[in-house]
Amino acid sequence: MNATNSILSTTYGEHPRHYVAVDCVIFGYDDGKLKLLLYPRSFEPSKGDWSLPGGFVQDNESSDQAAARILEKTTGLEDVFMEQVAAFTDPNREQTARVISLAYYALVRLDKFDENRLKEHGASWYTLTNMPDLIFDHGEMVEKALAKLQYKAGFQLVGVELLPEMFTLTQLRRLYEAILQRELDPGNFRKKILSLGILQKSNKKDSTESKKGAYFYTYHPDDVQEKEIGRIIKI
Amino acid sequence: MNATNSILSTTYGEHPRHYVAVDCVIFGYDDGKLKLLLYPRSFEPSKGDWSLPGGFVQDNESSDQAAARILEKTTGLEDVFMEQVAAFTDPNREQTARVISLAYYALVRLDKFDENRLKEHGASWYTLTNMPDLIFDHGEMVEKALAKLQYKAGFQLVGVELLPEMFTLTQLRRLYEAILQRELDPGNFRKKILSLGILQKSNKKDSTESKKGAYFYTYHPDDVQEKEIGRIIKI
DNA sequence: ACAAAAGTGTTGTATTTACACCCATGA
DNA sequence: TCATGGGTGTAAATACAACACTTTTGT
Repeated sequence: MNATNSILSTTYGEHPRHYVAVDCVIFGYDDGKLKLLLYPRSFEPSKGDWSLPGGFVQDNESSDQAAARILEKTTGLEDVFMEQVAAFTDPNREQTARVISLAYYALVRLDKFDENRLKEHGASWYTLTNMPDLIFDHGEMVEKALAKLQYKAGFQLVGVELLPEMFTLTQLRRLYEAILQRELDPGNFRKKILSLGILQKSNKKDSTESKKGAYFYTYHPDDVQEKEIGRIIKI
Repeated sequence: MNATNSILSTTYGEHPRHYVAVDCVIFGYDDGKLKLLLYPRSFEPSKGDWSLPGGFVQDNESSDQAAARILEKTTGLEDVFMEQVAAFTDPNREQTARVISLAYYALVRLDKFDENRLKEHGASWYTLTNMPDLIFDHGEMVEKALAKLQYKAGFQLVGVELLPEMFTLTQLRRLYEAILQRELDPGNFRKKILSLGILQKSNKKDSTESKKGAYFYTYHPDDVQEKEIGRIIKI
């Protein structure tokens, strides 16, 4: 048995090993806009340029765990929804070393933030439409992450992580508008969402956004129903 | 500047490096069925068990290039449609070493095959519905690859790679049925596909599948139209 | 002549979209 | 009282699904 008579390599030692990084596209939501958490790179090359927070996958952890660790380290938040986007593997994507990077995205609430922790590193939030150029292929990571989020939003009630526990249908619609980057008809959105039968209406009202006041809803997904609701928004 | 005051790691040397593999879900199409190319693993552990063809990402290549190289090596085919599926990173996914694997899928025509090359390695084609258990997490890779292919098929005329240059609408429908794993109404499918205006009708007929004969069509995608055609099949 | 696939037409239903309109209330 | 978002209703347009029916031709 040797490597030459096998499609699958038979020994590991003869193959190169690579640094494997995780870069996180952290989406936050505030004031009707989807925002992105960016850090200034703290060392050369490209020092000072904006980048996604990232880190390296260690020996004893999966990339999912690495992503969660990095998110915790950068934002202080735990148990946050995260999803893998894609692997970025161009051998020259970073100048100084060959690093394979796995992009992840996360959805977090802006108001849960330890502002000091962010300032410590000079991090700041940018709206998607008003974003600086990012280092390496981080811009492409953001694009793919958003595409994945939009796709998911078409089939699942996604992004409730970005709203308070109780939210109005208008708030939910504005979030969907921010994610899908297009306007949605208020009446039609309301009917569509309610027809899914997955929101629980409360008897409290939000009076901050309108004179009349809007009922708050909550969302407690059944594991069962999660997959059964079909398409939410035409994609 | 050191690693402790930076979110982004500042030096690479202190971080572990990992073997990065590519595993290929190779879809072929024959006799109305979607098939999968599998290889018997040639060494311990799990020797003889079925697995996806794979190999390691080298220093000077991207994972896309590695996937193409592995496909060429296993099937002899070049310039084949391939797409990344996901990274599989559980530290214990392989018993003998920590290997991070990037799954890819490819669409190939069965009749373009060098049968001898396959037999050399004991490879064989399995229908999706009649597939042996695969080693490690390769079964999960197949599932995700199929899901991605089905999604893509809903929005793009996909899998034309699996048909001859000229094909009838019935052949195309059977391919879609194999990909989506459900029956499609012949009349409705025909109308839907033709309404997209992306197929070129030839004046030749296929007489092998029916007495009446069916016109052959070809597909030469415009780069422009590719993204504009909207949904093909409800997903 | 008839079986079987190719191809067309029709009809009912579901979904999407646009938009009119009433409601409640703080300023 | 009036401007504003909350919430309901309706009607047209589109898309989907089911299925009848007609065409063609090798056997």
